[in-house]
Amino acid sequence: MKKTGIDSVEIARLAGVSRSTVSRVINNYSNVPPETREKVMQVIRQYNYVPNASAQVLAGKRTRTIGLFMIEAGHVSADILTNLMLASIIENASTLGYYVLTRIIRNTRDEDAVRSVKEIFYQRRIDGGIFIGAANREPFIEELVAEGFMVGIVDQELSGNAEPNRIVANFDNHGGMRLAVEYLHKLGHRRIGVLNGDMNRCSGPSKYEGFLAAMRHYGLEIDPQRVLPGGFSEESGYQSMSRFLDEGMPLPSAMIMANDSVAFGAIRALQEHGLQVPRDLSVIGFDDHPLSSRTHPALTTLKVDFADMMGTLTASLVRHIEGEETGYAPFSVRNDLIVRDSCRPIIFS
Amino acid sequence: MKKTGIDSVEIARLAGVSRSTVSRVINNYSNVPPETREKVMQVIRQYNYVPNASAQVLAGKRTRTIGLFMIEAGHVSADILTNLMLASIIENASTLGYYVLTRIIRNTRDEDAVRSVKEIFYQRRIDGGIFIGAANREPFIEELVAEGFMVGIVDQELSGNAEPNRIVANFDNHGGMRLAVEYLHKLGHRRIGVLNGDMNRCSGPSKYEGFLAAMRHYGLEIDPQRVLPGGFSEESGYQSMSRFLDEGMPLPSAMIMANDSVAFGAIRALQEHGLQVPRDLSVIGFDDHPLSSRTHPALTTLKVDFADMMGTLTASLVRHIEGEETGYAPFSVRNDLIVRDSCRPIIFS
DNA sequence: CGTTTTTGTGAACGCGTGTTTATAAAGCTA
DNA sequence: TAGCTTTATAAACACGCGTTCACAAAAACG
Repeated sequence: MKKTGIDSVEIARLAGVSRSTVSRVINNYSNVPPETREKVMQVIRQYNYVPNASAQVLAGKRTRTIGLFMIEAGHVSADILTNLMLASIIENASTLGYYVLTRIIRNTRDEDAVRSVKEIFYQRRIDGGIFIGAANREPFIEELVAEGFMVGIVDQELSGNAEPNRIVANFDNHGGMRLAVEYLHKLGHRRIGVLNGDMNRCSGPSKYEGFLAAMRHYGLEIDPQRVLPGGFSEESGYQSMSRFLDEGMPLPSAMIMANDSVAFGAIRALQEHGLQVPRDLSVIGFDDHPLSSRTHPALTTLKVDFADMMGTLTASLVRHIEGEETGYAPFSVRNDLIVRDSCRPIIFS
Repeated sequence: MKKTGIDSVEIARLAGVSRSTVSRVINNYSNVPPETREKVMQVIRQYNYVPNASAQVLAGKRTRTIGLFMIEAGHVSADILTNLMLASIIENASTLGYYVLTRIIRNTRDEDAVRSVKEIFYQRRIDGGIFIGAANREPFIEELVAEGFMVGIVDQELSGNAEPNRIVANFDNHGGMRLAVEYLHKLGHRRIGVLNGDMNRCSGPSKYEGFLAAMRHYGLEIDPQRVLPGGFSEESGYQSMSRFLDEGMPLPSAMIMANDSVAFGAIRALQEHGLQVPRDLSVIGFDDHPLSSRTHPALTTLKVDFADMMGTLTASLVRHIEGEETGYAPFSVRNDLIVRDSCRPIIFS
């Protein structure tokens, strides 16, 4: 690796001014006359001079870098949705003049991995961080928040009052469930079940509660036998549905899945048991996974605009870092019902 | 954002030694007696001290950060393979104690975007960078290499002699094409076509040449009518195949696609024309896209181990950065034929 | 023209850490 | 014990840049 390039003292010498003046030119100070500025800019352009980032940061500037931490037990890498979010964060940050340091944490019980993430903050490599896939109140994240680091988190339980340094972006799971149940109800479904997500992640309980509330709202009976445990992965959907079918439980007429991946898994299990969607079971997913429009049957789902969500979160984080925003009210993103082919109407006879 | 935390002078004071000694302890110098070392470590642990990265870098250390630049005209974000590579790079770098700064470049003709990428190097935010999806001899990358920055590039044409600071990882397209043609030939196919990739990317011409060589090797006729232009996206595969079919060209018995995405698109076009794979056309793809095992028909393809490839590239880049490796011989990764359901044997009558 | 205000700029300090150099203390040799 | 080598540590400098401060020159004012 080549040695460090030209520096500001050299630029100053070449332009016949002091280093202070060079700095003033670069940082757009007002008290430098146009001709001097131009003279300096000339030299800067000529020598392709770019200030050393480390030196700038050390001298009191921000790093203009945010950390992006993708937490998962396994297949974040293969998860298209996570990558959609990643791309959105990177591009939005870039637009705002920020850099993104990305890290994958396979397992939050891996102490080395967690320490390594904390060190990124303590080393001041970043001005703030975004966490995706974190469990509710992940201790090490709470520690970082308490230490005063600026953090954005997706999908976190709220404590009622806003907490400093903690920006949370949530899904409107209640609204989504309401739409799902409303739609199924309108189609004539009465025996509606749910395949829950990971109860350690905020959206798990949140979706379940939303489901209960929506069912009550439409005066529908909530049969515990139609409430399946699960996770947020395709595999968990497959497992859970397989077990359910193996036990010979009576099938509801419709079922709402924790998300689309879960729905894919569940549908695969159904097919392996000779059951068809939506003939034998109507299915609604969550997220609008890119594949949902291309599966057979195409999946009816509650779409989330992940790119928009991450754009908003990134922008908010940056504003907080730059001191332009001071509030910490959480925000949540709408679910939109996308009707495809995985639900059928019930004909009363 | 909170102010900077405790620093080494404070640690020195608390441990009753000089700052130099603290530094020696941290950097594992040998000339510090065990008791002094322990005393200092005690204080460091107690106050959770972590050295400031910017200061370390400024004082001559490496940034321990590599840049990851994903170049694409459009949908990198949705491209599962790119994300597979990304994950592999991040995790391998992390294992080696390196951080990854990620950036997406939608369009290399966007001068601002390109300048912004170059600045990341000139600002010394990174010790080196990896480029994915770059065209052959992308000028701004060549400039960076010429400037002495350490760069890893995927899929680049070789100049014969190794070039300093330029580590290239290639696909064994010739070997892959050989396997594909061999397999089709064994199945009895004689009229074999190819749907080419983007000719600006190294793999485009490379695959085409590999195809020609393999066909010649098996003594098969190369009919220009069976050579379709294309790109590396599903959309381009769809377009190219649609146009081909619309023109009423006679179908070969088998066709090799630039990659699996292209194959998906081409198959979709075939289906829309009432044609079935492999009944009416046998198809082989490249890459072994995660979806290839799940489509109908499941796609026969030439698998590339992207995770391994990126792991090797990342490790090599890091070794070069740390001066442990000095050679610049390119390496390429094998293709493995994965037989699935998209090719059928030809029965001679 | 003397005085005050404004404008322009360089010197100096600080950011936090690595490393070299000098020095003091301790250990060793004869 | 005198003289020399080794060991331990602190002081000092360097890294590259932002920013404050002081000061000089120029402009405005009376």
